[in-house]
Amino acid sequence: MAIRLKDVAQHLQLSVSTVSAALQNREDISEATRIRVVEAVEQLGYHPNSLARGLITRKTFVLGVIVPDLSRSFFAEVLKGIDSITSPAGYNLLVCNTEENAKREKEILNMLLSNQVDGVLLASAHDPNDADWRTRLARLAVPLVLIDRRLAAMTFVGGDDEAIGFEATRHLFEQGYRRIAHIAGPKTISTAVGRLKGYRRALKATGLKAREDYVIESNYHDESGGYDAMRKLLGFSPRPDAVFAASDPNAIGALQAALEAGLRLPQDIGLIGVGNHRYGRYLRVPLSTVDQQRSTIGHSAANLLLSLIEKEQFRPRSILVPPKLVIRDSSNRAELGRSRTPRTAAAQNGNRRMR
Amino acid sequence: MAIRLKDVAQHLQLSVSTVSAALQNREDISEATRIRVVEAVEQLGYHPNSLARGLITRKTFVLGVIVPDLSRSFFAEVLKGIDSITSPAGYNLLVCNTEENAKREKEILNMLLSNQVDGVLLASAHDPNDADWRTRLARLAVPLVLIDRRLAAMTFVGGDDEAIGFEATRHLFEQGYRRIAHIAGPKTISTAVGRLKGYRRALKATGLKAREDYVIESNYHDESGGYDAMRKLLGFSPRPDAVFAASDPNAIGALQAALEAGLRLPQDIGLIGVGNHRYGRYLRVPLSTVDQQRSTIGHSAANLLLSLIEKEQFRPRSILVPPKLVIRDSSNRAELGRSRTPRTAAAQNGNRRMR
DNA sequence: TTGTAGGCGTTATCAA
DNA sequence: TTGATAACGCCTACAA
Repeated sequence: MAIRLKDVAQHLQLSVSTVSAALQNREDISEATRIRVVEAVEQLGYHPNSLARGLITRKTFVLGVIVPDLSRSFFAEVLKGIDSITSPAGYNLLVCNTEENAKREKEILNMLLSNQVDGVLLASAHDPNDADWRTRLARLAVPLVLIDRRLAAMTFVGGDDEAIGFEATRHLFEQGYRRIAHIAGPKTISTAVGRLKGYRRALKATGLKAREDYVIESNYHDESGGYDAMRKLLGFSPRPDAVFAASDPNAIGALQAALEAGLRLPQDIGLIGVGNHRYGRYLRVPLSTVDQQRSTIGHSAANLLLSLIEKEQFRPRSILVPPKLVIRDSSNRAELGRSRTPRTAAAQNGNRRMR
Repeated sequence: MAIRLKDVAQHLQLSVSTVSAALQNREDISEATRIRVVEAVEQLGYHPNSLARGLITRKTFVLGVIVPDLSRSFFAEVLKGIDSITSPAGYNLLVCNTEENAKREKEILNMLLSNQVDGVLLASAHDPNDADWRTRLARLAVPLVLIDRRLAAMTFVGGDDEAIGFEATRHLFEQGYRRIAHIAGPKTISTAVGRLKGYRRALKATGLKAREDYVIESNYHDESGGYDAMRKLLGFSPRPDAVFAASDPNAIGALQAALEAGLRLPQDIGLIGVGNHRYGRYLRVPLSTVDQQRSTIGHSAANLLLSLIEKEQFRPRSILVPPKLVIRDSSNRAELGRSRTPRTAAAQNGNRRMR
C-alpha cells in the first residue's frame, strides 16, 4: 500500500541503496541524482518507515513521558516545556497517564521499552520507599530522568520543594504572621515531603514554635482537601493566623473556607499556595503563591535527557529549579499598612491593569 | 544488549517460532511449553520489540494526537479523555504540539505517518479554507478523526459550537439582558465561527437587534484579548448590558475590565464564557460559562477512531457533543431579584459549600 | 558514483 | 505439537 524506498528506486531506475544514500545527503552521491531522488520522493509521497529504520539503527527518536495526571496544569505545562526542547531536536513523545497508579506505571514502562524509546521522563506514582521499583529503574537500559518527584540517588529534575516550603513560610513570617499552619500533601509524594520539610526548617530558622496539630495532611490535588483542612485549622485555639498550603488547589479550597468563616485576607489570616496557577490572580482574593517554574523544569529535564542519550553519561545528577515567590493580596499584610484602605489595597494589588 | 526472542528460545532449547507462538497463546502449542516460555520470559526480562512486530503485522498500536497547545486546559483534558479510552484498548499516544503553526502541523503529520501510527486525532491549526490541506487529509491512508476544529465533510468530534453560542446568548436574553455583545475568536478557527453563528441565530430568534459593532474579535486564548474587547465595548453608547465571551480566558479578562470600570455583575452587566474552567467558580465574580464536556469529546473521538481502525469504515461522520450551561453569578440576574440582597446572593451562589 | 547482499527482531506459512 | 524459512522496509558494509 504505502510507498517504499524500493518503489522510489524502481521509479527512478536506481538501486535502493542509492536512493537511501541520497536521502541521507551522503557525500558520495552526485547532486544530480540527489535532486532526482528528492523530487521523486516528493512526487510519490514517500515517507520512510521509522519501524524498519529504527530496527536497524537502534534509534527511534521517540521518548517516553509518564505522568500521573495529564490534565493537571502542572504536568500539562511541564509536558509542553519538554516538547519545546525535544521536538526541535527531532524527538517525538509517547505520552502516558498513570492515574497515580503504580501498577499501571510499571506496565507502561514495559510498554515504552517494547517500543524501543530512546529515553524516559518519569513522574512516578510509586512510593519513594519502594526498593524493588528503584532497582528496576536503576537497571533500565535506556536513560531515565525523573521529573517532579524524587527518588534517592537517581537523576532528577524538578522544583526545589524544600526551598518552596522555606520561602513560603519565611514570607509569611516576614509579613508578621506568627502562628503559621501548613496544609500538607501525602507523605508518599516527595514534593509534599520536601515542602513540609522546608516549612519546618523555616519555623526553626525564624524561632517560631512548631505545633504538630498545625500540620494537616490533605488531598493535595483538589480544592476540597484544602477546604476541609482549613476548617479544621480554624477550629483550633489559638487559631493559626496564616496558612501555607502545599498546592494552589489546596490554597483555593482554604481560601473558600476562610471567606465563608467571615475572615478577611490578609488582615485576619494570611494564605499562600504553590503552583502559580494562571488564574490565581483573578480569585476573590488574589492568591499569593510560589512559582515552581514549570516550563523551566520541562526544559531542563528534556535537555538533561537528551544529553544523557547523546553522551551516554549515566552518572546520576539532580537539577533543582529554584522557586519564585509571587506575592499577591492573600498574604500581603505589610503592604496593607501603608496609606491605603484594605479594600483599595486589595483592588490595586490583585487587579493590576492588564496592559 | 536487550533480550530477544532468539535468546529465550536458546535458553529453552526451543525454536524461535515456537516461543513466538507460545507468547501469542496460540492453540497449537502445548500448555507445558507455554508455561515454560512464560516463565523464561519473566525470568530473563524479555520485552518484545514493537518495531519488528509492527514491521510485519503492519500494526503499531500507536495513535497520533496533534493539538495546537498542550498546556491549554481544554486540550489537556481532552487528551486525558482520549487516553482513558485508548490506553485500556492497548493503544499508545504519540502526542504532538503544533503551537498553532500550520507548517509545523504538516511536518508532524508526516512524522506520524513515518511512525506508522494506526490512526490520527487532529485539532488542526490550518485555515479551514485551505483546500490543499483538506485534500491531503482526505487522502490519508490511516483513519483520521478531527477534534475540536471542523473541516467540511470530514469525520469530526467536538463541541457543538453553534449550540454553545445559541444557548449562551439565549440565556443572557432570558436573564433580561437586551443589548448583548459578543467577544469572538478569530475567523480562522471553526469553534469561534460556530459560536458567533450561534450568537447571531439567538439574536434573531429572540428578536434582538444585531449590531455589528457589538461583535469584537479578540485573542481568544488569553485574558488580555477579553480585557481589551470589553474596554472597547464599554465605550459604546448605548453600552452593551451583557457580553457573551467565546472563551473563559476572554471572559476573565472582560470581567476584569468591567470590575475596573466600577460595574457590578450581574446587575450592571451580564457575562458568560465558554469552557467551564475549573476555577471559574472561584473568581471575584463566579463566572457563568458553557461546558463543552471535554472528557466526553475525548471519549467520543477516541471511540470513533478505534472503530474506524477496527472496522475500516471510512464514511465521514460528525459527532457534536451538546454543551451544558453552567450558571453562576456573573449572569444570574433573575436570581438576584428574589428576596436576597445582591451581596448575599452572590456569596451564596458562587461559593456554595464544598461538601 | 552506484549496486549487491546481509541482517535488524518479529510473525506467518508450511513442512516435519 | 514443533521447527525451518521467508518476509516486513530499511541501512550499511563492501564490491563493482
